[in-house]
Amino acid sequence: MAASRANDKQPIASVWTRPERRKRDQPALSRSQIVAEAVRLLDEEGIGALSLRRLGTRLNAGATSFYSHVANKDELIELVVDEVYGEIAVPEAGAPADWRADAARCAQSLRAALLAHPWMASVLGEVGVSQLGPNVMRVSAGMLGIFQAAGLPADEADLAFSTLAAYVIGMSISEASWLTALARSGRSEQDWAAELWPAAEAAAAAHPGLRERYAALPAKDPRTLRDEKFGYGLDRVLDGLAGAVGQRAG
Amino acid sequence: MAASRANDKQPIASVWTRPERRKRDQPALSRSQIVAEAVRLLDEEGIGALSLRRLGTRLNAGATSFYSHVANKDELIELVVDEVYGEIAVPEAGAPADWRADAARCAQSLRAALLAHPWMASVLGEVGVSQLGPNVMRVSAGMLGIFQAAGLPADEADLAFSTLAAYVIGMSISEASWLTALARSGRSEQDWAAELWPAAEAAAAAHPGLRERYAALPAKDPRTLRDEKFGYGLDRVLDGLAGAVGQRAG
DNA sequence: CGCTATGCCGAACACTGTACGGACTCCGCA
DNA sequence: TGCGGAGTCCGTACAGTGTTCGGCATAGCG
Repeated sequence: MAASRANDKQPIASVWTRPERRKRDQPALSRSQIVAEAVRLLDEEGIGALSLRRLGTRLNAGATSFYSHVANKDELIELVVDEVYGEIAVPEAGAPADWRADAARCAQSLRAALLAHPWMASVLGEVGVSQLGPNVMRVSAGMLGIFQAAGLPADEADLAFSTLAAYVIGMSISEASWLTALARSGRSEQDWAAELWPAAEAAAAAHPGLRERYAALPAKDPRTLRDEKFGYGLDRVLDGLAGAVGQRAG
Repeated sequence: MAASRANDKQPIASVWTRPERRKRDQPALSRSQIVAEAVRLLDEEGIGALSLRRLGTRLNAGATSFYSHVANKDELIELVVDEVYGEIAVPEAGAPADWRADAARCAQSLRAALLAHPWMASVLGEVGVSQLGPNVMRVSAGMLGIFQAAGLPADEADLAFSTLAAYVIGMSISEASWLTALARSGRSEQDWAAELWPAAEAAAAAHPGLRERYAALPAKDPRTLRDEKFGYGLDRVLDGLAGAVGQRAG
């Protein structure tokens, strides 16, 4: 029986030619290792390149080896999102008066994380509030704490936190999707903006107000332009929240 | 040769049994028809169900028939996004003093469009600022006009508009992804929130501030809760922008 | 030593987007 | 009237996807 299975095609398929099937040279696969490599792959090649097979070969593993560690590709993505949230810094326990500075620092940190991993923009819309990972919790609790420390009651602190988070996420998503489109084009930020310009002008032809908007594009360094735009909106949002805080604190 | 091709399986495939291959009973395919049907499919079955083959059968067309009308699936999606932006109402030419009411109406209209088509959340992160469709332009120009009419100079009006849009998009994306998760679960909004509750509480265990947040979940009607949350943030953002407008207008 | 649990993987399945080439219809021009 | 080209539609094919299943080999435990 064993002899009969010594079969045809393979030249010499004996025990000795077998690659010994590494015992534990790599610590096999672990959830955190998988997630870390997935983030690396996403950073390097974007969301379209994340397939289980590609991820498998990078970890020299098979494509179906992940299903022992993770239920789904979707579940893997949830883990990856939480991993990125791990990069966000929140103040330990905010001093009551510094709430505005704390909130601004938090917002900047959140934006930085999203821009460092622009593929997050494609993913945030799919994973919902069902996000219950530890880092998402930590960031939420931290930002909530800022507004509670500022003197808002619990329910209003939640509203304030959601407002700030919505602004940061909304702005960062549009920045991030710009950055990925940019990366796909291979051009520099200036070149790409310049190349887009005629199309944009044509599209804006019917709306004179928009003309100036696109005309202003190539003027300054786009990077600092984006930073200033984010900062302006952040200040306005915090202005608005300051009104609410002042109302409660007198 | 022709005789040899009169083949096996078909009972009688002769010229006379042929269904005459409709000439132009349907106006064939048109770009707007394709886009409309794609929106319908997305509304009914969500982003995961949009495949060219499925869309094809709904229009009784082949899967590859779209490539005469549209370069890509991505291009189709750009068209679909612009179609949804077509539902958004913007004020014609705002009266100078009503800027706040106009902006609020605009924001509500944008939110309504995104919530009516929750799959937009999954898509907004992928299509970037390269969105140059006529309806996106119309909405942008309209919202920009509101702030110009309010007295802001062109560049600051752009900043203000971007701030408001970022808030609305960010908040609506998180609402929409909640709604799609909800729809996938099949349960009602209350049931689903109640079912999620123990997991949320467990995840929030380490953060006492979050406990109250989730504890408040099943209290009121989730729908009006969402509406109020959006309204609160919108008021705060407009408060902040009002400060800027007041500064310029004296 | 043997047994069972566990992680890993090859093969297979259903399905995706898209390139290609052929067939058909229509329109303008000779 | 006939013809040729342009435009549309689609069957086929290909590479690649997520996921299931069944068979492994190993690890840890008795």
